[in-house]
Amino acid sequence: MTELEKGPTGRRRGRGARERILGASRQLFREQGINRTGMDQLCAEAQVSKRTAYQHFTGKDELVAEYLRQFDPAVMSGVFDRTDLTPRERLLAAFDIPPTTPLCPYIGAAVELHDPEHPASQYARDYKKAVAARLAGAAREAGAADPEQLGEQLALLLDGAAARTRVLDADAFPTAAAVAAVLIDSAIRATA
Amino acid sequence: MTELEKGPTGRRRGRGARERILGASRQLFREQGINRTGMDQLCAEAQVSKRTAYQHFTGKDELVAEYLRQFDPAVMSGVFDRTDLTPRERLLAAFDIPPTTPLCPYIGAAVELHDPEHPASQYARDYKKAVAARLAGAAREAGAADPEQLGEQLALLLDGAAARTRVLDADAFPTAAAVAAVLIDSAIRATA
DNA sequence: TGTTAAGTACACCGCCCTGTGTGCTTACCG
DNA sequence: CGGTAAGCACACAGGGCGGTGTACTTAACA
Repeated sequence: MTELEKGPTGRRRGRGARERILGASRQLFREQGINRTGMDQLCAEAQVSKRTAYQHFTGKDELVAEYLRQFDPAVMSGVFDRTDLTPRERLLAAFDIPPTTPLCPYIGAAVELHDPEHPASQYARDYKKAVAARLAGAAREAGAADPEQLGEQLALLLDGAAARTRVLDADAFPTAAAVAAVLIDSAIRATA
Repeated sequence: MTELEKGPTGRRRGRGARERILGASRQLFREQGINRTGMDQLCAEAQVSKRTAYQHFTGKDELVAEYLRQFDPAVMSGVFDRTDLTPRERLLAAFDIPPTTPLCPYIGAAVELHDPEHPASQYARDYKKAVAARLAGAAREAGAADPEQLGEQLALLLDGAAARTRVLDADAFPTAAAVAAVLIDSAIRATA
């Protein structure tokens, strides 16, 4: 057992524990939730010793916070930079997420942790505000009458779709997109 | 300690344990969440012995399910029966919930339990569908073009406001109500 | 070659959780 | 009065949890 598998760099498989831990977090926190995933199971899945995990993260709380920070869904990363779309299409593209995408871990973390002071809860707030701000920016480009308001409204639709999909186990994003279309057209029409 | 306080019926305070348990559930599950509320604490708060609790409910799971069944927010109970309002006002009244109201325990339970097969999760689904159906019914009375669609859309707005309020710790229901007004007017205008 | 950083293996601690077992007390009701 | 249903007090089992201590191994690097 001395000869372990080696990675592309020729280094021992053990190296890069932090990334494996975060990878296992993404998988297990999504599949089982945060509270129902123990550190033992998480470390086993990541093929990392528990000791190592607690040298990279001071505790589970910090790991959860970092897990949220790492998570960057398509909403924030690519959608708003697509110049091939009109501003209106860009706003609607935020609702066009593949069904396999894990459902809003920010809401999940805030509900599961149930502590507004928890670092992960604070980051969840920051993230939600950032999304609303981005939507407002795109709304401004699209020529909306009140971009801030429209951004907040669209953000609420995204959260509603996420929550409803989670509870009902049925994709609610098409419904949200339909509402978004009505809102956007209404807001743009108001300026014309 | 033999002379315990007596209730209005003259019966011993010990009687009616089930109601006290459910009352404590409503309080503690809301304040601390389900997973973070232990049966020990819950029984202490309800002034009920643990043994009694487990004679009324086979386990915490059943208690959680019953807690959800008991919870009947204003959305379902009174709003739709108010004949003093126009159908349109009735639809909007669903969004006019007092800020002190505990925030959608159904979403909370579904997220916290993280098990679609859990009795409470199943009831949460049923409840969400029932709300959408009621909204659709009111939408029909209001003369909406597609009542089912409008009902689903309004239900999504309610869930979005609940989720967003929980994460951001800021009342999102006014925003949802504003969107609802646009949707309703748009749906009614389509029929005229 | 020797040092050091990174990781491993594994036992272990204390805590809290759900759930039970046992024996006792009280109130109601025929 | 006596029986019975409801409840109480309390200890305890069994397990999972987050987190730590200790001693060892490996790979990179100077």
